[in-house]
Amino acid sequence: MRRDVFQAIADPTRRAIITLLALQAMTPQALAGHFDSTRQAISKHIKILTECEVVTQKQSGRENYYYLNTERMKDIDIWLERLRQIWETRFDQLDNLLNHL
Amino acid sequence: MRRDVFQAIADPTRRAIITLLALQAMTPQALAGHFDSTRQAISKHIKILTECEVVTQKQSGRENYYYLNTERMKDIDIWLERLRQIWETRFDQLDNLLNHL
DNA sequence: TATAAACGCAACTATTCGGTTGCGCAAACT
DNA sequence: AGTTTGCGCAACCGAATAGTTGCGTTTATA
Repeated sequence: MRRDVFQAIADPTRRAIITLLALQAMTPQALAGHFDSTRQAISKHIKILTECEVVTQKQSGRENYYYLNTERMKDIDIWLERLRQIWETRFDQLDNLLNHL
Repeated sequence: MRRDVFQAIADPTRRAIITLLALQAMTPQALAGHFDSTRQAISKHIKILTECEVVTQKQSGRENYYYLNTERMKDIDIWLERLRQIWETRFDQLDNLLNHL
């Protein structure tokens, strides 16, 4: 099963979880309180986010706190930036072509 | 069926298509040449990309050229920026808290 | 005019996804 | 000690995904 940041942010619920965790670390239960679905459903999303290394975990007694790893979010930035460069270079190439004519 | 940019970039093949189209507009056939899968499979991805408005279409005779709509890519930037602000504000709030002590 | 090329669309298939319910276990109250 | 709480894990289910093959249609070419 391939897991990456892009898959992590594909689901709207997962994006909401990421946003909540950006605000503060939370337990699955606390997170589930913000959604209509069950705790187990949220835990499944958390599992995916953990596999993508978007989220890290820290146990405290019987409670399990999840933290957002903002570092992983940079992967998206990197991809976007690379795409932007290709896109811009394309126009440069067109400029060069036009200058030659 | 919900369609947005985030779903568009979730699939690695689709990201590759986006990258290729960033370089230059192409036909489904030309795109398929860069992959192992069939033209129909690529066309399916293109259909999804079109529904997400990531790609626009222009027919020329019997050939169908697809163009990247970079505007849609900004939606990702916007989401990332909003997340980054929440993340940074969080530390500001922590600073405020510490200053109060 | 016959043939080949480029394409979209439909049907089918296996796998993954997002969700549910129902456990069992360990930590924390009472 | 007994009960409640928080959690992960497994089984199950319907829907969506990503891919295939097989058409029909339109446009170009011989």
